[in-house]
Amino acid sequence: MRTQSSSSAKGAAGASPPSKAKGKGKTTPCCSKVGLKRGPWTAEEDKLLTDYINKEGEGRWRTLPKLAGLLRCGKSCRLRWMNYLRPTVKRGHITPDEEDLILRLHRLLGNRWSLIAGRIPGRTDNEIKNYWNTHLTKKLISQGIDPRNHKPLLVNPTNNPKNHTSSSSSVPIIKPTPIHVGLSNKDKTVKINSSVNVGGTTNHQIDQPNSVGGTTNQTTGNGGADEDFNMDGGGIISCCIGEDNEDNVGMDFCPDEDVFSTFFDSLMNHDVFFAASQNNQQSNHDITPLQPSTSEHNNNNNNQPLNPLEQMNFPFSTAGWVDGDDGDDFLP
DNA sequence: AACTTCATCAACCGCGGAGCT
DNA sequence: TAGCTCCGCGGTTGATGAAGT
Repeated sequence: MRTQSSSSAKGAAGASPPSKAKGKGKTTPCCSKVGLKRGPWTAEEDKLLTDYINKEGEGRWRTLPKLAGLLRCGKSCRLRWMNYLRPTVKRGHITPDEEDLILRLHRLLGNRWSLIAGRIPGRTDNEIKNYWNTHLTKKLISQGIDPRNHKPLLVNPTNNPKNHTSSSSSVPIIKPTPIHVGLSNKDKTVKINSSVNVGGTTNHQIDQPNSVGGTTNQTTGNGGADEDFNMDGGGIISCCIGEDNEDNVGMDFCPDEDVFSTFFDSLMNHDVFFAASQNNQQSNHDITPLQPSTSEHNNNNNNQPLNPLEQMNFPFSTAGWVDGDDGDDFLP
């Protein structure tokens, strides 16, 4: 795709003095060295990289290029491997089921592409991000839905796909999800910035993100975004979702439980969704009213529930803290 | 046929988190 | 504790091919 000439045009930094990353004064030497190749990868480079990783394994990206005989920076090698060369990468069109799942996960997680990709086998964050930006945003907009918060678009004649960039849209910029997830392959951290009372009869206490909250940590063994979360929030997660069903609809929030994985898994199952929402509607009068699903597959059923977090009175959505219409919803 | 516009997606960039010293 | 380094993420760019005029 990208030619050498274009790369040099944009990538003048490659020939510039070592750049300083803003804010932290950090150097990024791997990307600033003169003489490193940029632009599209050749078959020879792909083979060198693949052979090396097959032999030595992933990681140590900084030193990998030199050891593999590549004139690339480690970042570039990692990206090429992760997005293209990995044997688990699935090529081809996004299936309707995958699209549906992307929509659901995006509504839940916002632009957490790596997390979304981690729930869709074989798909990379880059691929999903591209698909979202090129297909799904337009699709949602055509349906009158704001792709950033999955809510109905404001009636505005200037709303069109071209205007839906972060810089030009008339719709306020919304930073998605207060679920602050900092991830590395060594440690996965989830910060639930809220005192959450899920599914119970009492109202949850919502703190503004960054103000207070529980920090939970758990190390996982895998390197993907398919995280296990330790909800040891020191009482942050203070009760259980729904009734104590045995069909996994009622998920207890307990320490060491893979809560988010369960949520994500439940995204795959409409019946579970609906059962959970019905369950909660009976037990919790404060629940946010149902909204139509944005999914193409759910267009025929406007009573299709939202994601389980919303349906279970979990006070966050992709747009921010949402606990109803009492005016204290947090929209950054 | 030539030109313009649009759509796609691989690749790059900057930044922040986390580990190490 | 502070600074450095590495890694990974999300946002963005721009070359390329397709579609339209």
